[in-house]
Amino acid sequence: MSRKYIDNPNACTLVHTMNIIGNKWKPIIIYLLSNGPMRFGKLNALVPTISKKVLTTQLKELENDELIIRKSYAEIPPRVEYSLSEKAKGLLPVLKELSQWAENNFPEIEFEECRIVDL
Amino acid sequence: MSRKYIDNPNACTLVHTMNIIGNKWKPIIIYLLSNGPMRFGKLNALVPTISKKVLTTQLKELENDELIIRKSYAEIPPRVEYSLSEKAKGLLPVLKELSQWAENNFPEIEFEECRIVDL
DNA sequence: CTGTATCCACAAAGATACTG
DNA sequence: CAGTATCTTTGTGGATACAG
Repeated sequence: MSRKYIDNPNACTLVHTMNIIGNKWKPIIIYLLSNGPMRFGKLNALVPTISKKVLTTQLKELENDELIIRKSYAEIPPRVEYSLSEKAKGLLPVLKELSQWAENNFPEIEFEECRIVDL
Repeated sequence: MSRKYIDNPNACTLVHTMNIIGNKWKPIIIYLLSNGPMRFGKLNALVPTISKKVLTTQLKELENDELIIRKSYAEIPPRVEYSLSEKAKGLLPVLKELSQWAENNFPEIEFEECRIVDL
C-alpha cells in the first residue's frame, strides 16, 4: 500500500495503521507470531498459499515498522526466528476485537475454509 | 483485496475484516461518515486525491458488505446520501483504538500532512 | 534452511471525457 | 450532481530458479 495521508488527523492515524497491517498477509503473520517466536520455514508452512518471496517482503516491512524482531542465528543450516515487538503486542487486543466484530457481524462466513492446524 | 482464508479460525475472521476495511480508502470513508450522512460530492471533496471512479467502487463495495447505506433522492439535480449502518457503527470504537494505537506507537508520523477541514 | 533474482499476471488505482 | 466508460499506469502477488 502506498502511504498517503488525507484531510483528517484521526483518519490519518487510521490510514497509517492500515498501511502497516491492512493487507493480505500481515495480520496473519502477527497472529501466528502471537504464540511465540517462529522460524521462517514454519511461517511459510502455516500460510500455505504464500510464496517465499512475498513472505520475505512482508516480514521485512513488518520489521521496518518495528512490529516484529528478526533474530538470526549463525548456524549451518541457517536459523532465523521472528517474534513480536512490544509495539505489536499492544496491537493484539485490538486485532482480537476486530476479529470478534467480524464474527458477530458476518456469521455467514464459511469458516470451514479455515483449516485448523497445530502451531 | 482478493478474499482468501488460511489456516486459523481466529486469523480467518481477521482476514475477513481486513478484506472489508483494510484498504487504502475505506477506513477514511467510514471515518468521515461517522459524523453523519454525507453526499457523494462532499466525500469526493474531502478525500481530494481519490477519483470519482475509485470512490464509486469503494462505496459500492462497502454497501455490498452492508457497512454503509445508500439513499438516493429522486431530484434534479440528483442527490445521494451515504450513511453508516449499525454494523459499521459497531466498528467505530475499534477503529478508534487502532487510531489510538498508531498515535501512541508512531509519534513520528508527520501529521502536518493531514490538513484539517470542516466537515 | 533462509532467503534473492527474474520474470510474469492480474487487479487496483488514476486520468480524462462523457451522460442522465 | 452523481455517476460511467475507457484507457493507461502502478503495485502486489505468484512461479520458478538459484545462492550462501
